[in-house]
Order: sequence, then C-alpha cells, then structure tokens
Amino acid sequence: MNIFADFSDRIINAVKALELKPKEGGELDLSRVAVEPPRDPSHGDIATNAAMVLSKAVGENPRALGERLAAALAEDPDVAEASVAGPGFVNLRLGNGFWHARLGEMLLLAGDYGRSKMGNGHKVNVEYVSANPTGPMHVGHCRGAVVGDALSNLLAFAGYDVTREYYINDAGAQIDVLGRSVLMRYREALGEDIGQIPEGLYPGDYLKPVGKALADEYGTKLLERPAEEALKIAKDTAIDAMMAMIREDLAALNVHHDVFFSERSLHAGNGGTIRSAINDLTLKGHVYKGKLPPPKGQVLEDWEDREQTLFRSTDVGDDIDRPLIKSDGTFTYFAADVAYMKDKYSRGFEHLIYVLGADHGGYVKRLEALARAISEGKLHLTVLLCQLVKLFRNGEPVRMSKRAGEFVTLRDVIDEVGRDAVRFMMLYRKSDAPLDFDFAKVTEQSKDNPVFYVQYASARCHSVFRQASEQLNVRKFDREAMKAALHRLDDPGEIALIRKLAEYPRLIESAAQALEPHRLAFYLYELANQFHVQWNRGSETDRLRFVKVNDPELTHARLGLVQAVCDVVRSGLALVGADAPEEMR
RNA sequence: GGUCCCGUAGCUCAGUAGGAUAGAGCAUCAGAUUCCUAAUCUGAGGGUCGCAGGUUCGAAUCCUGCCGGGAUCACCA
Repeated sequence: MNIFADFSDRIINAVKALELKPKEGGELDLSRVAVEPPRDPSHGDIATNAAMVLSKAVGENPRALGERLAAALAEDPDVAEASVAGPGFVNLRLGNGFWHARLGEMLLLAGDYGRSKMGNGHKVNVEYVSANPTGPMHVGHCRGAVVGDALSNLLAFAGYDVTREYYINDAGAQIDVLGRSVLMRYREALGEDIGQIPEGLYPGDYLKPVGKALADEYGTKLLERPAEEALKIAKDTAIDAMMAMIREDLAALNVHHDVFFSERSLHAGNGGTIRSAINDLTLKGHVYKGKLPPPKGQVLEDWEDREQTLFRSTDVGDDIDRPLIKSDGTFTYFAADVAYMKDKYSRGFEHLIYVLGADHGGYVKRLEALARAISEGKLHLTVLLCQLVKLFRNGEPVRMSKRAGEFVTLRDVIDEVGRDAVRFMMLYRKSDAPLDFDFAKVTEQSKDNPVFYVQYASARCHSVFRQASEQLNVRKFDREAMKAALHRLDDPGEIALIRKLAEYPRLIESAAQALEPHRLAFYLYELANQFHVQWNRGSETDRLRFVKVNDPELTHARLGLVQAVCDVVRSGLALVGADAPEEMR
C-alpha cells in the first residue's frame, strides 16, 4: 500500500465533508491538493497543503481552514495527532498501530511489496545500448546499459508492459570498414604478412579470431571470390561474431534484451521497408526535395550545396529539416530510423524511450519530430541522455586512446570490480550528470562505499537471523509468527525504520513516473543507513538488540522488521540489477 | 552562431509533482569506543541554491534574459 495515496483519499474525503463552497461558484478544484511526507520527520508522518491550496478559492484564512481540516482528520483512528503548522500545513502523526499494520502487510507481500499497477499494462519500448557491432563494448556503453536496464526493471515493477530493445547498426559504412578489417585478419591468418593495420580500419586484436575462423572455414577460397562477395561474407561473419561477444558482455552485466532489431533487415529487398516508410511520410506531406542551408557559425571548407530528399521536420518541432536520401541516391542513417520507428509504432507501443549517450543530444529533436509525424502526435517519446563516465584509478584519471585501439572494455571493468558494483555505481548519480568512477573506491569494504554499505545491510539482516536461530534454537522464523508479534515494536528507531520501508511503494511510482532509476540507489542507501543505525543502537544499548533470548515474542517482532528490511533491500537491489548477498566475503 | 545538458557546503552530489529552518557522504574540528551481533559510533561548524527579473500565498524547483562549464551541429553511423 502506498500510504500517501491512501491518505490522499482520506484527506480528500475529509475536505469534501467540510462542504466548502467556492466563492466563484462551481466545483472546488482539488487537483492541487498534495499529500506527501514532510521534509522534516519531526513534523509528523503525513503532510498536506490542502488548506493553503484551497483557501483562496473558498475565501478563508489558510490556518483557520487547516484547523477545521485537522479537527476532522483527528477523528481517523489511525491518526494519533493532527496539527496545523507554518503557513497552513496540516501534519498528521500516525499511531504505532498503523505502522504495525503496514509492516504486517509487507511481511505477507514479501518480494511483491512495492509492486504497482500504475503502468496499467501500457506498452513501453525501452531501447538501450545499441552499440555498433564493430568491437567489444567499452566503458562508454556501460552507463546507458545499466540505466536502460534498471529503468526497464523499474517500469515493469510499476506495472508497465516493457519491451527491452537493442538496435543493431549492422548496415552502413562502418560495417564495410569492419568487413575490410576482418579480411586483413583473414589474410594474416593465412600466413600473409599484413604489417600495420592501415589507418581507418579497426586495429583491435579482437578481430583476429574472426579472421582465423574465415581461414578455417574457407581456406584460400575467399581470395578467389569477387571482392564484393568476399566482403559480404566477411561482414556477415564479423557481425555475428561481434554480436555474440556483445551479448556475452551484456550477460556479464546482467543485461538482457527482449528484441535485437537489425538495421540491415530494413535495407533488405532493395530497401523496400525504408522506401515505404518514406512514402508514408510523403503522403502525410512531410517530405520534399531541396537543399539545406550550411550550418551557421561554423566554417566548413568542404561544404557542397546539394539537392537531397528531406524530411520537413521543422513543421513538427525540429530546428532544421533532415536528409532522408543522400545526393547519391542512398538512404541516410536517419531514413532507416524512420522505418524503424514506424515498425515500433505498428507493434503497438504507446511510449518509446531511448537511452542514449550525451553525444547524441543533437539527435533528440529529430526523433521527437519523427514521432509526431508518424503518429500524428499519439506516440509518446522520451530520450534519456546519459552523461560521460570518467574513470579514475586511485584518484588519477585513466587515459584511453581510441585511435590506438586502447580502451577499457566493459569486461575489464566488470572483471575488476564486479558486476554489482558497476551497476550500483552507474545509478548512484542522476543520469544527466557526469559520473566519476574510481576503481579503488567501489571495491572498498567500508561505509564510504555505497555498494558495500547497501549489500552489507542485506548480509547483516541474514546474520541477525543466523544469530537468532542459534540463540533461540529456532530453525526457521515464520512470517505469520513474526507478524503476530509486531505490536511489541515501540522504539522510535524501529518505528522510523518502518516509516522508511513504507516509503518504498511511493518511491517506485515516482521514480517510474520520472524515469529516474537512480532514485532507487539513493533510497537503498538511506534505508541501509537507517538499518545500520538501529543495529548500532542495539550494539550500544542492550535493550534494543534485535535478538532477545529471554523474550521470544519481542525477538519475533524485531525479526519481522529485519525481514522487511531484508525483503526491500533485496527487491530494490534486484531492480538495480545487483545481488543481495547473505554474507559478505 | 544554433541546439541540448549542467551550475546547490571546501570536494562529490541528493533534493521526492512548487512547500515549512535547503539535505547526505567525504574532508575539517570535538568527543566516545579497543568492544564485538560483522567492516566503528555521537556531535559541531560550514550555504547570497551562478546572476538578474517574472509567475505564485510560497521558487533550488516553473518562465525570460544574461554569465560560466560541457556535449553536439549537412553529405557519418
């Protein structure tokens, strides 16, 4: 249960019961009434701005209106105290019994606690990673992969029907380069001395096995085939090999897509799919032949004024019209995107989400324009831009030279710090803010490392249960039995912890709504912190220890609280894509 | 030059749908603890929320304009 949604209903009912009449007549507008946790916990458990929002329309002093509302809400058996504060906030403090009941629900729901129906089964497509199949994934891909994947998890948990999609850029010039690079490696595998890989081709060693595979399969026969045919074979083999490698890297990062969509498939059959998509746009009046003006404020020496087939995207919100067909008659990259988005639309998605690197910022407007043109504004499209990740090793920036083929691969990072640390840290920052990633820090076993701190909370929960089993000689603690004892929880720290747990459903919904999976990571850190604080209080004050050998009922109650913390930490970490360990090693 | 993102404590960043005295971690300072249930604990100081207007009962949050930092800008993908 989202307690804020619940109390929103109760508060609206209380407001209606006051039978307020707007001065201007008509219905009272309740849409601006907010029910939320107060900034400062000392104010209470629930706060509403209702009196302030309504006072003007009703023509009543906000504090006086607040007093009336507070008096009405004080009648609610779950409300221990209702007061008016500041400019007219109504603060509610809820009784312990209310919190015990919430905790009881959490124990029964277990892993489903926090799951929401907010999405109502709406079909959402999340496209992320979409790295070119020209080499292994490098760290630059990492953030988008994690953000996209965690976002997908989050949306699914919030009740959306999510499809995770990867667009394979397996057409175009860079794939020709890949094919030629592989042919070099092929000749090398046949024993030829190829010397240095020429400028402009991919120099990485990872293509050597592909060349060898070609040599093993074809021997020298490929050399005798027409160049075009050999290149095609090399490209096909290379794309398959690269995608296999990328899928392995993704699996190592716990990222799994539902659909891998091939750009090449759109070009198949002489580009029929793309042609028909462009025709569709043409019929809707969005296409013309013309010339683009040269970019302003930028000196281009080789600018050539050419006529192209253009998408009149300026009609639908873009800054400049976009080429669909180049002057040589071939399709632009964007032309394939037209067909691709049309395909997504025809598959029934209502919302398309693209997780892209910040360097693709310039692409956002044309995608938005395209969505409008294709669907007459029905298709909702959001682009999430992920800023750069800067790597550090002991405070020193890690240098990479892409030209020399030296880059830190995704696999390198996972192997060094572990999948969970990578995933958590990629979410421990708003995605539109740059992120510093220090190898040393994320493997540190201390409070300073949020990954460790959150996972340790999970381990500590299990540790408490192990201790309890031993001391009370109980093999397994039953959830019902724990639930039955919850009335024994009355320590302010315990109640505060329940309150934190009670925020989880609202957090899920608001993070999903805002498409901000990083909020999960921050919430988990806060929850872990509060749990550790309570544990430490027990460490200092014997009375507050979770396990009390001579009071099995109280122990059951406190274990119920620990169990709920354990469940939520596990649930949240699962959405992040990390494990909730039972012990730290 | 256009467009997009960012600007919050010394540093790194949160800030939940416009709410109350703007928060956390690190660092600094002052205490506690050498114990153990498992990887220390408690407290303090520190802010013109880049600047200036505007909307609002109320703005770090929304709008406009500037300043500063980054990304990007046809015929690539």
